[in-house]
Amino acid sequence: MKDIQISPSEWEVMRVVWTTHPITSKEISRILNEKKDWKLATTKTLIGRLVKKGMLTTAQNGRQYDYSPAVTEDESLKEASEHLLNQVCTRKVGELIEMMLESRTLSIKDLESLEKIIQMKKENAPEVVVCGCIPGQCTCS
Amino acid sequence: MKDIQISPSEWEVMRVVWTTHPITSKEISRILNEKKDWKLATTKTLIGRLVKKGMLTTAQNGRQYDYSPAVTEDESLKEASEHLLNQVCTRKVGELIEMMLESRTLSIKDLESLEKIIQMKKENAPEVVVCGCIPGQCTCS
DNA sequence: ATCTATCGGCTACAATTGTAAACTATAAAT
DNA sequence: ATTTATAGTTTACAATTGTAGCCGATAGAT
Repeated sequence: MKDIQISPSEWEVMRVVWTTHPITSKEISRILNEKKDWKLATTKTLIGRLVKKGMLTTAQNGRQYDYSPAVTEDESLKEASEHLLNQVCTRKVGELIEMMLESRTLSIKDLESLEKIIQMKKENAPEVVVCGCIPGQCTCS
Repeated sequence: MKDIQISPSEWEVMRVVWTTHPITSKEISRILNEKKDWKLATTKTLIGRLVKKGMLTTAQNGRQYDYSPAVTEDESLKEASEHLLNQVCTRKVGELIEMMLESRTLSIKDLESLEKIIQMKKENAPEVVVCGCIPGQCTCS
C-alpha cells in the first residue's frame, strides 16, 4: 500500500466512484453538480489526476472511459484517520476520540458496537499510554 | 472563530508553541530539529506564515520575538477532526470512530471516559442516523 | 461523406505548501 | 566605533491544488 495523498476535491470525486462504479466522467460531474459549482472541465481534471495517482482504474468503452476505484473507501478512510491521529500525542488520542464522539449523532447499533470494542480493549488497557513525542511537542514529560 | 487552514508542517510548529510559550524562534527550531531536518530558515518561514494567519501572537523582546499560540490546541484539533468527519457520510461516522479506536492504545481512564459518553448518548440515540449526503455520494439510499 | 457534439488530454494560472537562501537591521562583542 | 552574529523579513522556486479553457480525435447524425 502506498501513501498517496488525495486532496479534498479529489475526495469528493472518489466518494462518487466508491458509491457507483463503473461510472463515466459525465455522470460523476452530474452527481457532483448538486454540491459543487464545478465546470465539467474541473471534474475531468480531478478525474485525470486521480487516474494518474492510481486511485482510479479505467476501462475503455467506445470513445469514453468507465472509471472504478482502485482502493476502497475504508482503506482511504483509514489513511486519513491515521493522519489525524498522528498529529497529536498518543496520550491525547482518547480526548480526540471523545471530541469526535461528542460532536456527532450515532445510532444505537454504532454505540453498542463501540461499547463492545471498548470492553474488549479494557482487558488489556494500560494505566497510562506511552507518549512517543519528542521533548517539547507535548506536555507529557 | 475563523476557519484558517493550517498545513502539516505548520502544525508541527504549533505543537511546539502549544507545549511551551512564550517561546523564541530559535528554541522552536532547536526542538523541531529532533524530528525534522529543517534549516533554521525553514522554521522561520513557517513561523512567519503562522503569524500572518493569526495562529501565533508575538511579543517583542529586544531584537527578537516571543511567540505564543493565538488558538488552543483543542480548538485546532476540533477543527481538524470536523474536517475528517465531514469527509464521510454521517452514517459512516460510527465506523470511522471504530477504526480509530481500534488502531490505538488507550488508557483505562480514556476507555472509561468514552464508555461514559457512550452511555450518555445511548439515552437519546436514534435507531438510524440521518444521512445528509447528496444522492450518489453514499450508499444509504 | 461530412458535420457536429463530445470525450479525454493538454495547457493555464493563481494560491498554498515545503524548503531555503539572501537581505536588512541591530544587539553584543571587541 | 567597528565588526560580527543573529533576528525577523523578503524573495525564490518547485510541487500540489483548485479551477477551468482549449484542442484533437471520433462516434453518431445527416
